[in-house]
Amino acid sequence: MTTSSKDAMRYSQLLIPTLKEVPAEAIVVSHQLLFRAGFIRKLAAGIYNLLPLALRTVHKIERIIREELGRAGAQELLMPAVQPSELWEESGRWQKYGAELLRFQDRKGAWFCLGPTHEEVITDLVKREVRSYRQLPLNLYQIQSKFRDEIRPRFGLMRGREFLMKDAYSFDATAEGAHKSYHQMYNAYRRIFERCGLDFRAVEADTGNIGGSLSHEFQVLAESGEDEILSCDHCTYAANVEKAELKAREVTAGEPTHAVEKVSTPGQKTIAEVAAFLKAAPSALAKTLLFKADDKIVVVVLRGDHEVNLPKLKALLGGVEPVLASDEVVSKITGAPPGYAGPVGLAGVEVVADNALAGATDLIVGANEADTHLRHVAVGRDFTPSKFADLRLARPGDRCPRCEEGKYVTHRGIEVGHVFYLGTKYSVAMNARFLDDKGEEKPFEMGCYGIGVTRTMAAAIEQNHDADGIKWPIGIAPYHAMVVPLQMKDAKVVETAEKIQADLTAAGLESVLDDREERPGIKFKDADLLGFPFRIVIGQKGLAGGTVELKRRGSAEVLNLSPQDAVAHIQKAVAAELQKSA
RNA sequence: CGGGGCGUAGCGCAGCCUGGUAGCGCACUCGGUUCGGGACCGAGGAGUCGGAGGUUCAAAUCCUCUCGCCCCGACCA
Repeated sequence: MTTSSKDAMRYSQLLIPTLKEVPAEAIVVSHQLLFRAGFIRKLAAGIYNLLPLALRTVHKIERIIREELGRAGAQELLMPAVQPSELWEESGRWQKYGAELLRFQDRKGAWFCLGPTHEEVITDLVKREVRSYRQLPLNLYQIQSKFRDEIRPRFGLMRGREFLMKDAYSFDATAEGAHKSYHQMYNAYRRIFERCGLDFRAVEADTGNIGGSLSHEFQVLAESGEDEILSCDHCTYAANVEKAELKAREVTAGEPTHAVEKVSTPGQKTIAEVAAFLKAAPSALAKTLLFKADDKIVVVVLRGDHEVNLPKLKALLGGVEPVLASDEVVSKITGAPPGYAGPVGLAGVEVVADNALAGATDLIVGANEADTHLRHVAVGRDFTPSKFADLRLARPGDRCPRCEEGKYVTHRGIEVGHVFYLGTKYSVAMNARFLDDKGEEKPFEMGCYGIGVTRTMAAAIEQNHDADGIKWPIGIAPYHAMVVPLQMKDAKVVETAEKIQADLTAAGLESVLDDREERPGIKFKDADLLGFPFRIVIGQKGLAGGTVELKRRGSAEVLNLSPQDAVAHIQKAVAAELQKSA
């Protein structure tokens, strides 16, 4: 623990512009509190100044990252924020990346971009400098500003355009080696977020556009999270809803008992309308959705009460992005207005069905005819999908796919980290090869690993706050303690406060002494708002009895202790926290 | 990009409909009284009313264009 003078400051000298009122634009608590507590100020949409307190927290998160990645064998380097277009043309992403890539020209007219990520640069570097399997494995990372010209920056630091990110890239000679690197990083990530004091889940994730076959997201649990995650209440399986698998149930295929029958359903288009009109449960209906995938039309049939999961469908289609077909296309294919599509009698298009429909009988489906549905439809008799697959969105209460007893429960999460096993996708595309032990040229096996540093700070607040302000976890608090002398005109009070701060510093603890000539109420309010883990109040009353007050932020309990005991108490608590990383 | 909303003092807002002196609260400065959970009294400083053009004797207010910001949808750390 360093004990530079910066770790013992006087409030009056620090730039901590706290605010009583919240700017209208701040919607989420982390944004509101970072703003009110004087941690950040906006410069432009999605672009923020990090004030001194915020930077201290950022430094603490960075330090934890550096220690844990170092322990995992990764090396830090620093790549440029400005990248030449040539590299992006080589990977094909100069065209593909879209408007999120901020491009500009230098004085000679050459094109550059502000790096939103660094796969190109790192792959280029490694392909030039690494030629032999003897130099592998290699894991390189940096902590650096990224710029993504987001369509819609929002929520302060949660989704900015410029943000601090730790990005790491692993290079291995074999797939097994790459999996080992992946798991090392996975474990390092667990330790990092534990040391940050966050309640998080590592969940299986969709690999999205980055590609690859293995991926986990690290999600900080918080009500305001943008992601929904499902976890088993019995075993350890957890996944982003986009990814959450479902067990294919064995079906006891009952024999169809009725012949298909047409029913008139004038004006009844939605599942809810048809179900109500025919006095049937939504689960007795099947919904038929038409998607365009490239130039092909794919028909997806699901149980009426289920929702389609697009990433699952995309995976089934071999990575082609499915887009819901337009009303015109639906009418053309089904011969009926939208709302009456059904799988029976559809010709010339591929029909896929969700596992839940395997062996289903007595379904109500659209008749491909205006104002008409069919009932008593049996899968296999009246229509036969080319495939059954897991295509629906999992819900809380659904059976866990990994164990017998468990059910899904739902949480909201903020994605603060993501690890990907990439395989050879980028190395093949960018022709990055090495010589293996048989003298054969092979593409690198790669992985990439990100942590949103500034987002982690915001997520910590989303998870740790109350009506009064922030409640920093000890590991990433800007300072450990606020020392609050109540009567600045009382020499004994001030002396005691100064002595306490000196003792804190000597004990390796970081503190701010609130030396402002303010009324106690203001000092208390600001201390709560800033959210340092401990507050020591020195007042005339307590001092008469030789005690000061120690309060843990967020706890109602106030301990009356001697100054020495108060310092010792904090030292013990902080040491216990640090123990977690040992 | 589609849909909705907002730009008036550092922050939160009123004024706009019905054109005519730019206002309130917080914050800030000075003086005084207060002093253990965002005190009170008095006196001050601070605003191109987002920008440009137009209508008018006169525009924060009406019209046109433009820029910026925020919220809801498809991306991502």
